[in-house]
Amino acid sequence: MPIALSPLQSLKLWHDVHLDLVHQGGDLSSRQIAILLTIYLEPPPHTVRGLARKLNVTKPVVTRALDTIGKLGLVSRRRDEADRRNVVIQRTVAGALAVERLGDMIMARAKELPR
Amino acid sequence: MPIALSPLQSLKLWHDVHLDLVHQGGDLSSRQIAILLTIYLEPPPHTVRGLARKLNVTKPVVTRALDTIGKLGLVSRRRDEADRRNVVIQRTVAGALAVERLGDMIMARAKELPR
DNA sequence: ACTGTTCGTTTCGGAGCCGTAAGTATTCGG
DNA sequence: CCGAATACTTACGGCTCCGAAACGAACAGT
Repeated sequence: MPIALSPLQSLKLWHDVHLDLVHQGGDLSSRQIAILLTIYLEPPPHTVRGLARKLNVTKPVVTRALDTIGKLGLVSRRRDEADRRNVVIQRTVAGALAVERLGDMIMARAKELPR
Repeated sequence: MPIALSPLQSLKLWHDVHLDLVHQGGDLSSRQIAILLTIYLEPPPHTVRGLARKLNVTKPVVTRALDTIGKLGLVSRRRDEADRRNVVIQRTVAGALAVERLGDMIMARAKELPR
């Protein structure tokens, strides 16, 4: 059976998690979140143009987002030695941990929802 | 029974919805989302200081967020005639519609999750 | 080896949000 | 009434992000 979630429950979940995120500080934009989660949920390798295409944004947006979340230690970059024009985006321990924490937070909030 | 959502499912849901949000453009920050949903999900009346306290942010942040989402027509403000220092934040038709659309989007993505 | 293409980054001016502090209006207390 | 308290807004300087265009490096075809 599919995951059953009413519109109202959906909104409350969204609200509660965003409240948690605001409380704990350290904001990322929607784009940055989308990029981060794509890197950690979809199979590698990830490149700048691949992410740009998937999100339907320009490449500079991806470059800058990677600058930001890279500075936070959540991802790293490496030249592709096979084709040195490419940059391969790699996961990091800190990033995996942060993503895991987010998943736990959402799950916990989902568990608390009124039904 | 509670809403059952594994950490991985939670993350995929977060990812998918953020992808939708980025695609459709019109970004709001986490704070703005938290404020907007608080206004539409919790019982009125809502004031600047009430929202500031709940989100644990300063009042100017709330004022500016209201400026922004107000300019989008998603909320409106009115002086409280009983105590004219207060500003009461009111829901709008456009705002209710936008929130409803968000709820539907999240619900649809939840329904598609692998289980 | 030249020419054109691909890939990622950098640069530019502009717009938005932040935190702190000051400012305006209204109400409360003695 | 008049000073203190409350509620919200505005002002200021700083930081981040944006879109568009230009750029440098690496590759591909001929």
